[in-house]
Amino acid sequence: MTGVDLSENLEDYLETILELEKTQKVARVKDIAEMRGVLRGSVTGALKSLAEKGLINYEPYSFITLTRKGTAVAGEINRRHRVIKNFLTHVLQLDPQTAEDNACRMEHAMDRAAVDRMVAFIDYMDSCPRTDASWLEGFAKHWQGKQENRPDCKNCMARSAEKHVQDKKKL
Amino acid sequence: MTGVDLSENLEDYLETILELEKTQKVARVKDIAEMRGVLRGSVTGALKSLAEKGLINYEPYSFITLTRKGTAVAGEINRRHRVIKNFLTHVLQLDPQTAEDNACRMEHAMDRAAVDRMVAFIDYMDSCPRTDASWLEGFAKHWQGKQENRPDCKNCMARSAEKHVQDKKKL
DNA sequence: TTTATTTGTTTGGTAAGCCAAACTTTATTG
DNA sequence: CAATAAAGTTTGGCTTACCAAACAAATAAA
Repeated sequence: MTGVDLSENLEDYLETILELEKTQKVARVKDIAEMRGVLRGSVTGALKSLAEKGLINYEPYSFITLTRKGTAVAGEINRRHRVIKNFLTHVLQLDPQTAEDNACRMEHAMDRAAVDRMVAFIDYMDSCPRTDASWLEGFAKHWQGKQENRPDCKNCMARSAEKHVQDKKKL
Repeated sequence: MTGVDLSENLEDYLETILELEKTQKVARVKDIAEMRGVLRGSVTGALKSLAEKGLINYEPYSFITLTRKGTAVAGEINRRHRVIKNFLTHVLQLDPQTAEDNACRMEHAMDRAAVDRMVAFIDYMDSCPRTDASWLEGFAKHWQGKQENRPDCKNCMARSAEKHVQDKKKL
């Protein structure tokens, strides 16, 4: 889509720079190094690669900003990250740290088609009364091993259906 | 868990060897090279690493088999792959090729906690009549952009609830 | 059983990433 | 405005992976 193919590493650098731009206006080598857990020397090398690919504005000893293209690519990566983390925390109900760790790796593994479908899935869940909050609570009990013995599925569904009807009236 | 940490590459080699063992009884360098899309020389290097880590039985010019430990690790990787591919095809409804491609990368990105939770999620979906076949059909329509205008949610859910009750009687 | 062919290994070279440490530039502060 | 500190860069060396091509061993064919 964006027509750039980056190693996982450079994707991470780009994402880091985007974050720093958002919080500090500009990215500095020292901060990038700290956030990525590498030494400053390693950052310089990465910056040269990103600059060559036209993704950042980089002059030695100066601060770093994303180019228009770099912003687009970083935004795309960031979107993948957010979608995946959202799925992991709200659907799979993983704790925030586990979700974050997995999202950081999965964002490099999932392509656009997969992420887009994930978005559609979350969207569908949100729109369908079958998969409402009570269904998610049921899933929580399920993975916690606290599921009910003889669930009254008919009533359970009727309640959600009724609630849905009521909620629609309120709009 | 298995107490081994491997690069993505070595994980892939191990998985390939497991597959060859299953289909051909033993793995040969040539086949590994073909399946992984690398030259034979590259395989020899990888095999030495795996042998050093005690994951394969390897003597130069001889065939390759997994050790007990190697079988365990390869099985774990393979399980991740199957779970993820199953999710991508049956839940997200991605086409087989896209699902396979994404699973091949995601299997290195997701840890045990995430995969286990994914298993629980699929399991929950299977057990709950809300997320039955008709719900999945609804999702198909949703991502295909063919969703209904004014869905009759109450009836839709009542139908699934009733079907569930009937299905239970048959057992 | 010799000779070919296939299969497997070795060697030398490249590229991405990292670190450690020397060095240079910029910023701070006395 | 110096002197010091902090930030950034460079260099050399290491690791993992790959390829290409020369080489060795094993298998198949003549």
